[in-house]
Amino acid sequence: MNPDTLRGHMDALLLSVVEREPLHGYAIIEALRERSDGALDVPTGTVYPALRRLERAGYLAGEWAVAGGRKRRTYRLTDSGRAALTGERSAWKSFTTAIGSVLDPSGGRSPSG
Amino acid sequence: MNPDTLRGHMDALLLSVVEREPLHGYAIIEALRERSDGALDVPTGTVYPALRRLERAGYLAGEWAVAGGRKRRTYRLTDSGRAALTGERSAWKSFTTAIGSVLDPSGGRSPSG
DNA sequence: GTCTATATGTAGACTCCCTATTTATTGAGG
DNA sequence: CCTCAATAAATAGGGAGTCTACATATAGAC
Repeated sequence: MNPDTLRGHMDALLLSVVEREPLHGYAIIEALRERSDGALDVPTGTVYPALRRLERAGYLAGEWAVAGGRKRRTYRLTDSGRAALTGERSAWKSFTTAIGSVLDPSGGRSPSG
Repeated sequence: MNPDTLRGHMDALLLSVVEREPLHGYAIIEALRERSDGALDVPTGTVYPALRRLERAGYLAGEWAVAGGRKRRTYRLTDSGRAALTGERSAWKSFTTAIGSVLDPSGGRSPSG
C-alpha cells in the first residue's frame, strides 16, 4: 500500500476503530491490521501524533491507565468525535464515488446522467 | 471535498482520463469535473506539475500542438502508463476494501472470516 | 542475559497538493 | 481602443500530515 494514499483518511480510521469501545494506541494499530485483514499496518510514528491531534480537536478523550505494569493511554470517542465520524463516513462515500466514476474503465458518467 | 483526501490518487485520475484519447491539461481538468459530476475540481497548480511528473516517469508522452492560435501540450498514455494504470486500478480496489472494512459501522471483518 | 512482545513517544525528512500569481491568445461587447 | 471572460500553461512558496528511525520502558520466556 502506497503510504500517501492513506493521507486524509487517518482521522476516519482512528475515529471508527474506537467507536464501539475505547482503545489505546497499540491496540488501535492491531485493530486496524485485523479489521483490514492485514492490509493496514500503520506505523507508531503515524498513529500516536494523529491520536494527539484528534484529542486536541476534541474528537477523542484520552486517559492514562495501568495494565500489567504497563502504562496505557486509552482513547474514547467524544460526542463531537461521533459527529465527526458520521461526517467522515459521508465524505468517504462521496470520495469513492467521485474517484470511482473517473477510474471506471467504461469511462462514462452516471448511467442516468 | 477535503483537499488532502486526493493525495496519492492524482496519478490514477490523470492516467485514467487520458486512457481513451490524448488530452491537454485544461481539457483534463474539465474531464475530471465532468466525469465526477462536479465533485472533482482540481486546480491548475496541481494538474500541470503532476502531468510533468508523470511524463518524467514515462507514463505520459507530451507533445506541443496549436489549436485556434493557442498552444497546447497534449498528453498521451504510453504502454508503461497503461500498465501503471492497471496497477493503480488494482491498488484503488485494495485501498477502498481496506478502508471500507474499517469504516463499516457493523465493525466486522469479512463475513466469512 | 537475551530476546520478543507490549507500549508510548519525538525529530526530521519527504511528498505533493494547494494558493496565488504570471503570461498569453481569442472573441464578445461597448 | 478597452475591458472582460474563456482558454491554456506554468511556477514559487506554503503547508499539512505521513513515514523512517530512534529512544525509552516493562514483562515474560528461555
